[in-house]
Amino acid sequence: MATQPTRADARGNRARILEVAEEVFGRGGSTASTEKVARLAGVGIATVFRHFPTKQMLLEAVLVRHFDHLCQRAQSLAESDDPGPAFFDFFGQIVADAAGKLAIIEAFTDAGGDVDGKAAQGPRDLREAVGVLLRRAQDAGAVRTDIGLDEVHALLVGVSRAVAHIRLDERARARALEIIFDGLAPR
Amino acid sequence: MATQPTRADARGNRARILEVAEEVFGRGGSTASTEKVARLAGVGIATVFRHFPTKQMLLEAVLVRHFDHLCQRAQSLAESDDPGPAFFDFFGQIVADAAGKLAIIEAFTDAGGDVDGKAAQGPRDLREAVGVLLRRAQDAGAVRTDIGLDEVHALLVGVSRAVAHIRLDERARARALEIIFDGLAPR
DNA sequence: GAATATACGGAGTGGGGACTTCGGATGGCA
DNA sequence: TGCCATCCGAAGTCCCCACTCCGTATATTC
Repeated sequence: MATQPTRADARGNRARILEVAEEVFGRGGSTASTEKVARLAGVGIATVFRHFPTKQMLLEAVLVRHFDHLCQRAQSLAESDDPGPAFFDFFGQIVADAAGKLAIIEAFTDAGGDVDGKAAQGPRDLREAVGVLLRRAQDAGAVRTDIGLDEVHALLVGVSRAVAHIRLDERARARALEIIFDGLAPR
Repeated sequence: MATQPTRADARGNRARILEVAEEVFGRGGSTASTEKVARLAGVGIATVFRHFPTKQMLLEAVLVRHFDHLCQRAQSLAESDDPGPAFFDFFGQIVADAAGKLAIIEAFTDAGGDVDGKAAQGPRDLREAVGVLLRRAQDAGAVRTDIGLDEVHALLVGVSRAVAHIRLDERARARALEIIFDGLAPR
């Protein structure tokens, strides 16, 4: 299923479907219909199901793609010279990203849940990358040392969910983040 | 629709349906089927629809009930002599409640959204009650004064959602709360 | 303990959405 | 340019679920 098709048009369609799916499921949650994805991608329903035999597999592929992006960002930030800002930047970026991406966050939330699926690899990798960011920030004295990855993960998911669901203006979001950042600072 | 039926058995069924619905929708989200509610309540599907002509109305009724409970709790805490602990207690209680109550949190999240429905009154009342708790806690010097109801609301929703979705052990949840509480403390 | 309004449940009905089928188009290659 | 494997899309099929119909049961009232 995940193998790249040989013909150019098929490759193009696959890519377009993935792109549109991220948009559609991001806006409407995982209950958005596959047909809508097909229509917006400009292909027939059958084409979607040929590339991704199941709606769940399509969702999985979207998530893998998304987590890849996040991981890359985290890894490049992990090489920063300023571990403190790097950590908080990433935190803020994830939260900013979250707005309107319901389904993706939903899946992110399930990180610890379905540990067996291939989709779970993304969250695990991301978790690890965040762990590196966190450890470096703690070593640099920018984050309190009595907390672990679990707590940070919970906060990350929580704020993301909140932002994705509430009509929150820029200022209020920044304030909420500030509160959490203050809570994360060393005692 | 919301009028109490005249016959005793009907009243009983109505109450049982509401109770079961809170449980079912809390566990399975708002996509759980009405038929399941009927089965677990020990009534026919038609009976559910007689009392609540629409699935949405049933959900609405469940939410109104739930928010009533939360409001009462908040209001009784608002009369406490210790405004600081009262505020943080309520915060913790809501979060503890959240585990497994997906649909209710979903609706809570929409507080600012559908301002017109009757169901929106619950969130508004709750918001107001939380506002009182917050103000009193701030006056007592237990909560920093540079934040408002919006930020608290965002945090409340966020943590609740996170707890409801992540498999989070008791300790990690307490830690995440601790971080937020620290962030809420005066500078 | 009958009469009657009220309430009940099971068997539909209709629509929507995931997934399949199959005849037709088309990119890749000689 | 022509062949053919690959890929495509429109029109289904099937199932699930919200919601309705109607004959039956029972709480209430006298």
